[in-house]
Amino acid sequence: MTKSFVYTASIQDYLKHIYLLLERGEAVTTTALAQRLKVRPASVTGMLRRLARSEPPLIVYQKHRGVMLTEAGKRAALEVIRHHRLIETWLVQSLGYSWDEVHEEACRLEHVISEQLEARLASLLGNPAYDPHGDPIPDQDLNLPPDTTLPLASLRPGQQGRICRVQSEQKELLRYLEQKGLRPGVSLVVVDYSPFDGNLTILPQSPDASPFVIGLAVSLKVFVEVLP
Amino acid sequence: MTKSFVYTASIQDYLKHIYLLLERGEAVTTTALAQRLKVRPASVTGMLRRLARSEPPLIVYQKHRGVMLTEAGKRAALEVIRHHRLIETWLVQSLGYSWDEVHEEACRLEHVISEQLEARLASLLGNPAYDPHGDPIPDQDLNLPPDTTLPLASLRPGQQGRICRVQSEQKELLRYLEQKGLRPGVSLVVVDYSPFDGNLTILPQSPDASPFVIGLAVSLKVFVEVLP
DNA sequence: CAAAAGATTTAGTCATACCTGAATTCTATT
DNA sequence: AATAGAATTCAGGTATGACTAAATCTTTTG
Ligand SMILES: [Mn+2]
Ligand SMILES: [Mn+2]
Ligand SMILES: [Mn+2]
Ligand SMILES: [Mn+2]
Repeated sequence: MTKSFVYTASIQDYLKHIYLLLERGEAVTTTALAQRLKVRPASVTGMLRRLARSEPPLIVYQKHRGVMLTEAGKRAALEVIRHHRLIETWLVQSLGYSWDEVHEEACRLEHVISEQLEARLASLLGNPAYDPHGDPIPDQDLNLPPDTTLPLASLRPGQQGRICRVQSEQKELLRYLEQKGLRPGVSLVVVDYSPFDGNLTILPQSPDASPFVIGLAVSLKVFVEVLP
Repeated sequence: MTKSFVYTASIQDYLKHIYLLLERGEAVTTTALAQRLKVRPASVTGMLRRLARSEPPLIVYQKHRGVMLTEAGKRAALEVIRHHRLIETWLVQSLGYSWDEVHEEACRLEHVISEQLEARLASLLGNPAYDPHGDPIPDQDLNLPPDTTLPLASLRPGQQGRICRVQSEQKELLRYLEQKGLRPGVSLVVVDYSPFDGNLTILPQSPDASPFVIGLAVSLKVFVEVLP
């Protein structure tokens, strides 16, 4: 079946980042990939050629135009992403890691766990649909739930939302949010909005919380479901 | 401190197998290593040179004579072995693997887990001293318990022993032993011995067990503590 | 003890899998 | 059509480690 893991860790990383860029609607440019992968653009071009020429092809690549994942490429990407997010979930739920500590560890382990371990891990954790950051975990067949979230930055005074996801691997940001009580599952109300700077004043819906202000740098990375 | 994991997976594997050969009192020959590592003898010689010249040196190597681990080499070997055995224990205790399924998985994971993960895993498992095969797990400081076991093959009729360890990665052998009820912790009595072929007739000390015969191929790989 | 057998090492290559800087070419913008 | 910026090509480099074949050493044996 899924003859997935003939791929090197490096190839898996390229595919993963291509997928993540596509998912966020960002342009999959050579430079964007180079930045994320911490290599030079020339290296990216080289790898894109190889991914496009591999058998089966993992991407469709038109020079200077852009990159799309083929079915095989998408599958391989989702495989790694499933591994990554399951591992993160495991580290938090079973081993007592905090959500800012799990990323690097998952980045190394994601390439070496077997499909059997993946399956057992998923079942041990109760087949979770989301990881500790609220990132959706592709299911066994690599399907993802529909995404109905919006950036917190798009809410306006009076609107209520429930935090679903924090899209960042920055340890400091994660620790800051943790400390402010802003984690997936928490509801909040927007009580004020400053135009020009985009600051939001928010009030988490917990007994002992008081309102505070967050800037765009934060509110663009926190994703919420709007509550009626 | 232990600046351990600058080493490649390949180096870790060489060191691990050198340690395991030394531990079993087997000669650490070029060919023995070549067999275990599934490479040609010339490749082993090449790597031995590198291990001996590395900074710090990981082995002491005299051409045509043999190999000893330096302190640094021994430490690195024990690190990997600790990882391997902790992972095996985890796979069996937390994930429901059987003891014949864990080896390959552990062989891949042992090279990529962090010291933090190692520590948390150990603590989750209650700092186990032995893995599912009865192999001792080096503790945090890489110390091993003294080994007081003998091969089952060395017992004679009338002697009682408790199985402590099965030194084999052969799936079939492990499954066979499992099915015969021979696993670490189980006590048995030797009821007969055939000279020349070395066959032993043994009786496990469990209510519904009956005596059966095992050959040297098996009894040399099962290690027991002799009971009074 | 000398020769043969067996084990090990040397020497020289090969392979894989990337990554890189510099020069070039393409695309988009004005 | 000029230009800036992005992307690509090119030629080369690095890092690891494996391999074959021939040479050399060690051990065994007649
Ligand atoms: Mn998988
Ligand atoms: Mn995550
Ligand atoms: Mn360790
Ligand atoms: Mn074991």
